[in-house]
Amino acid sequence: MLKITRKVEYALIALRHMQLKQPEELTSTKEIATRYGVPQQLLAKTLQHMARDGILEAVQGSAGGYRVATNLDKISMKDFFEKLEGPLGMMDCYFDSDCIQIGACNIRVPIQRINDNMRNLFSQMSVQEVTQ
Amino acid sequence: MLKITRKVEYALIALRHMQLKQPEELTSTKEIATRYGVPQQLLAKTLQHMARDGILEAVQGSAGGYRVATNLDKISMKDFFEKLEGPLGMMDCYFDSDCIQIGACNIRVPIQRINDNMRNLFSQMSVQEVTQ
DNA sequence: TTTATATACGATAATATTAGTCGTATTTAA
DNA sequence: TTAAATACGACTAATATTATCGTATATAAA
Repeated sequence: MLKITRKVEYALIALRHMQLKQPEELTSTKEIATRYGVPQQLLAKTLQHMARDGILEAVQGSAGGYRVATNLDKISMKDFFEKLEGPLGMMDCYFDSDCIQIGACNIRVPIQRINDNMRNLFSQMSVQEVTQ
Repeated sequence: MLKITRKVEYALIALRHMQLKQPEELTSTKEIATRYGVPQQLLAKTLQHMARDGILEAVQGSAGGYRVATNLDKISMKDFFEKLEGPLGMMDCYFDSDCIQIGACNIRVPIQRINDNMRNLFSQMSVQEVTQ
């Protein structure tokens, strides 16, 4: 429980790797995949995802690759997680409320509180702090 | 990602339910299962688990059931999670280090930091705070 | 002493989620 | 024209979670 996914893991590995270079320098999927022993196809999807989200800039073509497209100090880990994985909550009932017993449930509010604490924690932590 | 399990969810429901009664009063698995629409067998295991861990006291036999066995103010959510689900970490590499590329990994330390923050958050939160 | 109703718990099945792969299209430097 | 890169939907595999089954044991009450 309370685990991050490979997608997030690979995304962080990639960002940290890129931050060791000059800002304009490009990094290919293959470079990261071989360097860190990560499945290339899955990493590719993750980088594409980040490019769509504006975190990375993609340069197509033969000598292409990715580079960081934004100030990572401005992106919270919460937003980062949510861009990659969708809404961040410890229980599903806060998004899709098809829970049958929602009326009888006695821990909705308490869990909501824990949840707020966790979201708060990740809201105050920037991606930069993690990948620098 | 970052979800709690049903086991934990059911455990919290049960504890909160018991705390609405007098401390010595017993609660059966069935009572909770029907009241909150929760699978009885799975709940049973969870309550048994909590009894083994000293969180609940079990009374066997026909008129048996469970009651809270300890001061929930003294148990942190971190310990509670770990009793029910094992070590709490956002990545597995902090427990079983069979990760091949552990040398090449560039995010071990950063993730460790996030992890510490999360463990810290749940260390400072008591079960009582959540279930009261 | 029998019955009904509890807890105890290992084994297994069902389901959902996550992780990874495949195939194909497009882009662009050389 | 070729090689190497991104783009991306569809599919499969692996893993983890959730739920059920079967059986044993305990005990209050009829």
